[in-house]
Amino acid sequence: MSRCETKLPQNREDFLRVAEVFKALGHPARVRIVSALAEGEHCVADLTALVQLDISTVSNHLSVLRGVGIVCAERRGTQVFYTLRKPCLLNLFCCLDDFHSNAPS
Amino acid sequence: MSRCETKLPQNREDFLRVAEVFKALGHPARVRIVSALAEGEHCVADLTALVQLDISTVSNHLSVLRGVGIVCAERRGTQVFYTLRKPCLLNLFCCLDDFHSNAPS
DNA sequence: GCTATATTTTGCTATTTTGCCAAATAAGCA
DNA sequence: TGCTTATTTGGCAAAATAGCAAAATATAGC
Repeated sequence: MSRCETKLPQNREDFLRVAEVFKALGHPARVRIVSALAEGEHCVADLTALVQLDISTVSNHLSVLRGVGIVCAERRGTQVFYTLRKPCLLNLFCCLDDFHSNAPS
Repeated sequence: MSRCETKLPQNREDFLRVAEVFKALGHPARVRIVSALAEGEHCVADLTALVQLDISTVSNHLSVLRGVGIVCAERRGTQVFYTLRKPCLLNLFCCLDDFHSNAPS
């Protein structure tokens, strides 16, 4: 029901581009970071507290997310604040929620 | 617009479960396979022709997709036919299409 | 300039992933 | 049973990833 009719990836570049985003989201710490950013911007220290990894590790995860355009960074003073570049990305989580539910399709 | 309101991943298990599916989709060959299966079942040999990798490599990619419940396999004679276990998974590609478009959100 | 705070980069090791080949398994047919 | 086709599994090397600690960078304030 209400399946969207948009084009599937068609060519090599599509497959690559799509896979890159999925890959960037394919780590629990990065999923957690994106979920936190759904509520609004957070600085690196805050995100580090959330994911409980070394701050340098978190910084690397953030650079992965930045690399594929999922988040963007804005420095204010000594802190860097991260936000979702396109909140529509969160719709992915809805699809997965459906996928993981017990409903038929 | 028309953002779904479903829950985001909340706890450690959610983050893991969600990341596993994204990770499984985080490879261009696997994206290509899933896209092909959108049109209906395919046997391993057909998928191998599509992705142009060694058949054993394709078999491994398929086992990754099977492992997270994205596809299921059915043997008929000497062939094994793969299908999408839940076609609603394809909605993910629509979200990414939006994400990659130039529209605002 | 010096110091303190926040973040990123670099260097390193351990682990995982990818891809191929060869061997093993499964099913159908002579 | 033996032979063929289709797929999976195991082993290996190369490449990519994850994590930490230490060093480097950026900014603010003195």
